[in-house]
Amino acid sequence: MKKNTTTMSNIELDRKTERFIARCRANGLKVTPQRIAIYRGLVDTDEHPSAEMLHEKVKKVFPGISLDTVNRTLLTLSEIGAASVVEGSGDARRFDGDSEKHQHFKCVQCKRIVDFHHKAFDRIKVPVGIARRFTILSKSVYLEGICDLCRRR
Amino acid sequence: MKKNTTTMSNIELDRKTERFIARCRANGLKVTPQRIAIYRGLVDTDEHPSAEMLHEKVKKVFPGISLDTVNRTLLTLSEIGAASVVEGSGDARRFDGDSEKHQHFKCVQCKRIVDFHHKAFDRIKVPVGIARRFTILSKSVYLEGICDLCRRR
DNA sequence: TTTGTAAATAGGAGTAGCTACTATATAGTA
DNA sequence: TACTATATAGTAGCTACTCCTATTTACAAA
Ligand SMILES: [Mn+2]
Ligand SMILES: [Mn+2]
Ligand SMILES: [Zn+2]
Ligand SMILES: [Zn+2]
Repeated sequence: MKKNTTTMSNIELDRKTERFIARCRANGLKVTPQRIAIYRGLVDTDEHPSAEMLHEKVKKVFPGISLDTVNRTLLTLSEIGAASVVEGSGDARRFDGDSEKHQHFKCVQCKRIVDFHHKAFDRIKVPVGIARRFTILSKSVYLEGICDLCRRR
Repeated sequence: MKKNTTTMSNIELDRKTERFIARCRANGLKVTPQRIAIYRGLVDTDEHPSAEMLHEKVKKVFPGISLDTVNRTLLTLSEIGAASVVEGSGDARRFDGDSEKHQHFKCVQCKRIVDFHHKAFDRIKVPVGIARRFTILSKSVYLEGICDLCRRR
């Protein structure tokens, strides 16, 4: 029995692909077979792949594709809203010596991490289904965006 | 005027250092001058430094210290609860092709990212002070822990 | 249909941020 | 003071990008 990693029917995948192509054109991007293959590879899984993982997957239908193309394309997809980067991932590990309850905002441009504290966010309740299935070690409300310093430029 | 990156008085820093030393002993860790210097460098800033940033800082008072020691020590501090790793940071960039509102749980061991959806988490309200100061591009409730697959081992 | 061109890709080199390895040094102890 | 498990310095190796350049291609214009 083979592991099933797809998440939708071919009909739905094709429909999404059509809308993706329209989105590319709306954003002035060329519709290349590589781009389509990467989009289809990403949208048809819930594994939150890295570029490397997706590269392996797409190579099966597009053997010559380069890792750089996969990386660049995934960032392009994120820019036009056809994909997104999972929160926090992709940067150097950052440490915190403050043990008080607090939350973080991270600037996607300069990578600055700013503390804030909103008491309501200390008390978020993890759904029972999740708490039963996983051992929760940390729960956080996490914001990303452009910081004040980067904005005034 | 020099940029001030310290966050507390020397008295408070010394008090925290004493408690840190006690915590090391309680965990059977040797109290080395490197460890103390790294702890003090981390706890006395709110910049959420990377190992590299902290290495530069600690070198000023401890010129010979190696980057590897800083890295290892920071992970050790996290293990005994004297520090923490900022949520999500430190791993390869991960992508998501699912545009429906949902939340993520990440296993700190196998790095698996699992979707879940709790409607209440879609509606979290960013404090006005933060929303005014920064341009918020994404807000998320983010969980970390040990997943079901890793736990049964 | 053919042609021109800006955009995209392949392949490879370069870089950042760890991570593993090994010889040396040292904190804690007996 | 001597012992030894632990920690560190220095370095090599590795992963995940990121940059560079020559070549190709999508698509618009003729
Ligand atoms: Mn913080
Ligand atoms: Mn997801
Ligand atoms: Zn910024
Ligand atoms: Zn796991």
